[in-house]
Amino acid sequence: MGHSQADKAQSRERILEQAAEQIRDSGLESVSVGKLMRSANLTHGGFYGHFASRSDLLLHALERALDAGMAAFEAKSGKAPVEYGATVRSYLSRKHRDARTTGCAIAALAGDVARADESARAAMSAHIEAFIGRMDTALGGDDPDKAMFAVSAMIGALVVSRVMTDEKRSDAVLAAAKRELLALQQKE
Amino acid sequence: MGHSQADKAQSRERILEQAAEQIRDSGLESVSVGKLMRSANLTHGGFYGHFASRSDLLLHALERALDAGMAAFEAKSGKAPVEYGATVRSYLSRKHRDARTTGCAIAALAGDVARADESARAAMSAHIEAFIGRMDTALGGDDPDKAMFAVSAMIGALVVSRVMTDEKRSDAVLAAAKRELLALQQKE
DNA sequence: TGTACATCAGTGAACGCGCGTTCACTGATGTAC
DNA sequence: TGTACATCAGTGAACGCGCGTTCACTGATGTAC
Repeated sequence: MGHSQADKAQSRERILEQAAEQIRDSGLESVSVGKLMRSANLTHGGFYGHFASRSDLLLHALERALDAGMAAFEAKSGKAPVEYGATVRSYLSRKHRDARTTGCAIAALAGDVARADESARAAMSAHIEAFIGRMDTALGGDDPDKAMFAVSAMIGALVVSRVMTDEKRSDAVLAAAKRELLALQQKE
Repeated sequence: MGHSQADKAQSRERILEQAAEQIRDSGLESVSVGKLMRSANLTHGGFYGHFASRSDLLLHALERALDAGMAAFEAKSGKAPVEYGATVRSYLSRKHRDARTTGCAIAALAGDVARADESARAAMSAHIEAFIGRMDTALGGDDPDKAMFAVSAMIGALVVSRVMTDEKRSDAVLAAAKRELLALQQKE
């Protein structure tokens, strides 16, 4: 509730961070300006001092969520370059499945973004490409299609596992994908 | 606009069919009772003669969309039992990617349903299991995990391909998944 | 087969509500002298 | 360093709008005799 420039930057951070979590948990369309501002301890009127419109906020929140989801993965493998097996195991873990709010934003929002405007799709595309690039490097870089397949298969398995109501079957989807994708690495 | 019982059944059909298409195109939350009724050539007041509430309609529309998406696939392979290679090629075709409205409802709505209530998740789970079961049969039934992986990888590749803004890269995602999943069949 | 009446599919006005956005205002912050 | 003033972060009332849902009503349908 302060009035300094530093306070404003902090407010914007709080709004963005809240929105980035919320869209991963409940989808792009779940965000309402009033509730979002309340959850950031502000009143709705101030919103337009930070963002041009709701859809402007959504694009920034999407980018934030994509960055955060990716960062969560890098943290897990420390500062070392991405290791293929570790990434697959971590991505397809039950922990990641159950942590939609803080997990990979691609998996959480791909369906929403597929129907969204060009700019949202472009933002997510860039992150998908980055993910593929890193997996390609981890795989030795000799077959980029392999990395592309691994990324889309991981995303699919995570999304499907989050739909399944039977927890054992959900686990099985993750385990099956883990097995096949780890085998992919061994293959010539 | 008729008043007979047959007319009523037809109206319900029109409403459901419209809703099933719309949710695949624009998501579960995109449906508004007023617009939906207008697109079915009715007025909004009559809606509650057909469904208990908006969310009741959404569940029925989801089931309809899941059935329709599945049926579209069976039609393609005629009356013969599902053939693995043909299904993979058809599912991962550019045509399917570009036909969200009439295509597989699992791919179109998995993200939405993952955040929806138990009944929606259960309905989609059943369809995913049926899909896995058919692929398992097509693969010879010796390794159910393979079918489970194939299904989640197909869904992932389709969803990712629908996000990518660069059409060539989107095509490449489909092609890579096609290659790997067809190879999966050959493998011991 | 014809009539009288109950049923009920569909209509459209009305409701309360939450939404995104605007704007006049308040008062702390930051700056010019 | 102290004062006067411009800036601007945040407030909260107000707007028009579309939403889901209700309900009194209309008139065609279907049925009982």
